[in-house]
Amino acid sequence: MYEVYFEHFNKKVPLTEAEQSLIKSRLAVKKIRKKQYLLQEGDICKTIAFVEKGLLRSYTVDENGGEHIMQFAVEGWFISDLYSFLTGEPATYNIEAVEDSELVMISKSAYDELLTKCAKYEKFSRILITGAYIALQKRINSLMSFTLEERYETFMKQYPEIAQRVPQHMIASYIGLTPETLSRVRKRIATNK
Amino acid sequence: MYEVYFEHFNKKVPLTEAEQSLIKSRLAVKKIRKKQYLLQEGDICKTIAFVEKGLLRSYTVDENGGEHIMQFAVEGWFISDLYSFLTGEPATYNIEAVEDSELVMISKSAYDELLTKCAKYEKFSRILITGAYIALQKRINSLMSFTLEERYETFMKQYPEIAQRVPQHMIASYIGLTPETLSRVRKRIATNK
DNA sequence: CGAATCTCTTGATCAAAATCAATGCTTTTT
DNA sequence: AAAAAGCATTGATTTTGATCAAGAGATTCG
Repeated sequence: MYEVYFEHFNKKVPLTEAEQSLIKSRLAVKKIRKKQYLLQEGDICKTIAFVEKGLLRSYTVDENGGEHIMQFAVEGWFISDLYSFLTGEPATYNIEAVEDSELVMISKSAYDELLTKCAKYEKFSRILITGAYIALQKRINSLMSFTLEERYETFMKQYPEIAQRVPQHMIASYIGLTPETLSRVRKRIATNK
Repeated sequence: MYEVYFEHFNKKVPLTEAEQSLIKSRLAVKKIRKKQYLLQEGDICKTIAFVEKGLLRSYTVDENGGEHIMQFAVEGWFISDLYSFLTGEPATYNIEAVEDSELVMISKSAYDELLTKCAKYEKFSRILITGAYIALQKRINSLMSFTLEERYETFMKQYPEIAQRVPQHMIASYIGLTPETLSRVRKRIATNK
């Protein structure tokens, strides 16, 4: 049930048995079915979810009803509305299961407790968030500097496994364009090869 | 010399005198004049810089020579090419002083040492990077979902002090549009009020 | 001080991407 | 198995923002 989680954890920060049980005792497991919501805009985000199995997305909805995907999370990734989680303010993101998924959940109180009680938990958290930060910088650069073709190809190269598991219009949303435009971009790429 | 740095540090994570001297002994001060580079694309990023005084920007240059600003850093912020810093790969960003600046610098070896020797340094690092991560998510959302007007107004509201210290074309670059377009956006905003 | 460089604005034109609309295919659901 | 919903593509049109070009202040630098 916690295999993927601790496998990742130990890869970044090796744990003793005792540390592992302490952490495990503060976690909870949750199963969620496709199209169900883990979080909806306006609610307070009470947990950080780590994906054991499955695939989720977080997204915002703009004033015209358009969806904009902020993040995909597959096995080994975490997903949350961190701002809401840390501040207790209402969430700006929706989080929805794209596939039936199994999650390892941590509440705010458990999170705070583990951060103070367990130095390795803090280290793991820092490492994860640092990697996520670097990935977001790359994404901003892609949004600002790349052509549509480059944005699409960078995504496909960087996340081939996600590309195979989500519909194309979600890829379009993630890289910031409409489904129609992505379809034409793909056609352009296909013909110029 | 380290006033701003430790003021921020203590605000997030209170330090004892001993901890403070340990950390201070691993830091270095650097002054840099306007228009000078702290880092150039292709070089290895050897340090994380914390801004004591002044203002810097990091940016990429695209294939047409266009500049895209990834980050501004003013007093109390850090700036670096974290990917290059952590991996030793060549930097993708340029970092340039927009004003004469005073920096508190930490090298990779000192960073690694402090992370292992000083739990509070790790905590401070985690808190800083978490805040930076949340800010980047907001920026991506702004790039994907907002109109140009909203992007500009969000920037002005969020960073009024930066807005007063950098030329407009840098704001344009940061929010992902051309100087000409920003000029017209400002005009639209002015006339509709 | 005077020349050069920056900075911002405005106008005209062009190119790119969004939007609107329709169709054929799959996949789900009942 | 039929109906419904979801998905990708294509075409026509419109809108948006980039580009090209010029000029008028500021500011900086020698």
